[in-house]
Amino acid sequence: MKPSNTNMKQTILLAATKLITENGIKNTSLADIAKAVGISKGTLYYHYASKDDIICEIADSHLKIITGAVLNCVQNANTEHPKDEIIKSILDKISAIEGTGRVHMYLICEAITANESLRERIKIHYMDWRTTLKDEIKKTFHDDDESSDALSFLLVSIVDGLVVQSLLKTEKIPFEEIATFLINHWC
Amino acid sequence: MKPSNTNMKQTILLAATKLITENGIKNTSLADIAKAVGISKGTLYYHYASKDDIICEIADSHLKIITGAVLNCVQNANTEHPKDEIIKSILDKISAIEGTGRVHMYLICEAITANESLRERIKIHYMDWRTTLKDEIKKTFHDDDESSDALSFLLVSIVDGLVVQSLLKTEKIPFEEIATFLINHWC
Amino acid sequence: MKPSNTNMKQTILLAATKLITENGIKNTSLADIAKAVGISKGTLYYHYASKDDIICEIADSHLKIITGAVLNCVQNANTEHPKDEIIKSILDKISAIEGTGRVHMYLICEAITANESLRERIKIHYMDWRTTLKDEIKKTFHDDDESSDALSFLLVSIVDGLVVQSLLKTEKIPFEEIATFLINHWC
Amino acid sequence: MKPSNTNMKQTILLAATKLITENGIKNTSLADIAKAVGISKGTLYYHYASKDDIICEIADSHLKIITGAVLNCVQNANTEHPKDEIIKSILDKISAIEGTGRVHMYLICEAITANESLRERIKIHYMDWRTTLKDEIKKTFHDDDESSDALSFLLVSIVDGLVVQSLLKTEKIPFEEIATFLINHWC
DNA sequence: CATGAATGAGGGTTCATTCAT
DNA sequence: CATGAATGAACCCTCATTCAT
Repeated sequence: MKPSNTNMKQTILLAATKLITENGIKNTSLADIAKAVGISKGTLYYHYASKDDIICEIADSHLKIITGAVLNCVQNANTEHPKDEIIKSILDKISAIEGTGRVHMYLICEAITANESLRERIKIHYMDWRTTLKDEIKKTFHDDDESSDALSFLLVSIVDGLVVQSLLKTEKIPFEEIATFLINHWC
Repeated sequence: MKPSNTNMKQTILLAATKLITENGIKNTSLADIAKAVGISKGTLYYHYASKDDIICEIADSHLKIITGAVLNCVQNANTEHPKDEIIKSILDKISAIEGTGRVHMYLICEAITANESLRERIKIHYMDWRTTLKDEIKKTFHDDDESSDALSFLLVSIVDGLVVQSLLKTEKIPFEEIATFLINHWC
Repeated sequence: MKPSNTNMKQTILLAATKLITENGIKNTSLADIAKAVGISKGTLYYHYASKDDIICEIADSHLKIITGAVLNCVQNANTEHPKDEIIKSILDKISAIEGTGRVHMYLICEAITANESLRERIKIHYMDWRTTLKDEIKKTFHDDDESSDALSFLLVSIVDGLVVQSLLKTEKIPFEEIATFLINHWC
Repeated sequence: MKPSNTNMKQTILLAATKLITENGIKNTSLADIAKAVGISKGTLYYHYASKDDIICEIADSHLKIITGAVLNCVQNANTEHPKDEIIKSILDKISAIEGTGRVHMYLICEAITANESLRERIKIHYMDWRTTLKDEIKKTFHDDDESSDALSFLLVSIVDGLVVQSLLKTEKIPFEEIATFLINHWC
């Protein structure tokens, strides 16, 4: 049985994500993707209207995942030391993202550089992500509005910033110490 | 005296930086740069061996500048409330970087994606930058080694992360509140 | 009774004519036509063997219509001043054809360029058209054979030529003055 | 000695004109032109910015030629029977244009269909052509303004219309009789 | 009857790079 | 030193056509 239409779209998306993760957006051609899937370029265009279309779907999928992950972290932290856990699990995530982090950076660069509609989409997800975080912080820790706001911006920034450093492989990032430091000062 | 070799190289570098800041690396062609400088592509190749060569020099120049700026921030903070000042002046920098921030992101993306030797160079600068920060923190605030380390990673991350958000123009970043929050919790 | 085969062919033809009128032959894809009709490309191929096939049928239909129109003009002119009326009604037609004129030009270009069998078909209709015109001229005005011949060629040319100018929208065509001029010199 | 830059542009233009005359605009690819000249597609783009650019230059060149030709006809007719001569020489031109006529039709179709700036250019040349004709008619034959206007429109139309018929090769066009007819009725 | 899926050849265009002059 | 000219590979995209279901 051949893969259904939906399956084919999924297959293409997976292959595209993999290639882009490895080589970046500009260094991944539609020919590469088609070859990886084992179809012709024409077929690619049957399923997606353009390269931008593919990138947008990757962005959607990627940003939904990280929004979900963050939300998950925060919501599962209803124990005695919730902040500890949040910080630890976020840092755990970062230290394990290699692949996801790369796509993340590529999408951001693409959004900044070239693709108006992609920027719109990423923007929305980003705001969604941060707002979710802020609301949960406020609800869980009874912080005032301004503090929650500041903290949410900081957490998002720290994630992005650590992703950058981890991708550059500058040096081994001391996630343990960072976690300890954050817990000591924020909890 | 004719405009020296060095001058021409500088002129090219400035024009290239400007164009890349505006349009990104992949969207800036050597033809664009040559036209902006008012020379031919051939002449460009006389001064620089390749596009990558130009990008590497831009990266060098850019990273030297920001390393210097950060060092400056930290060293001039020998007053009564040094941490306050550091944090404030770093955030001031971020909120005003527009152009610098863009090149920064483009260079990082390029380094991650394609350019092995660029990655090496950026790596070195990043480590330099962070180590400087850490040493100053340790010296100035008498923090222990692990804390200084963690804090330096965090500060660098926050800078990069806020740059990302500011470039995406997701929402107005509340630099004031963020500064207050950081000062309250770290000082 | 289900919509008959003939009906579907008609529907397709109408949609295709509309699209080609608006965008030209090369700029109208079979996908466009299929979408306009609300069927799949596969179905299109069930009804017509090829794109050329569709174009030929459009040409047939279009040329039948204008031949009929011209014939009508000439035959209804059995009054006191027949030539006046013919000229006026032909120019009226031209000044109102916008759409028809476009298809006309597109078909002619296509015929000249690429489509051997289309050229044959258009050729036949053109000869039919001109001969009809000539015979009517001869019969109605008792002109000699050579004059009728020349005049029929001229009339056909003037139609095509004015269509060209009207489509190029070069300037407002003074149909009134042209009619007057023709009437003064030919009647 | 290699052909100079100007020569190369001319060479390209000639080859392009030839191919387009034979096969039409849409059926002439840049690859075809490059191959005909014996250069790479890249080189083509070194000399011309786009396919449209090439077409526009062909249009310029073509329309300048026919405007000049018509002007020439009219101006050289300062003898006893000027109208006779004008009509005869115009018809002579038409009966001999085969190649020129094809480009003419292709350019017009292209202008109508697709190319805004090409349409502008052709428009201007067309108006130039007709106005020139009108002025000469008025000056030479002392016709009133409205008549000159009408006649100029008619002459241009007849040219375009006869070109169409001659390209369709419908039947042998009786240029002699047409000339006679026109002379009898207009002179 | 009708379709969704696939194709492959070809389209125009871009660009880093080379090199004779 | 400087350049204009040339290149060729790669890029994204279009589309008439085919065919199993």
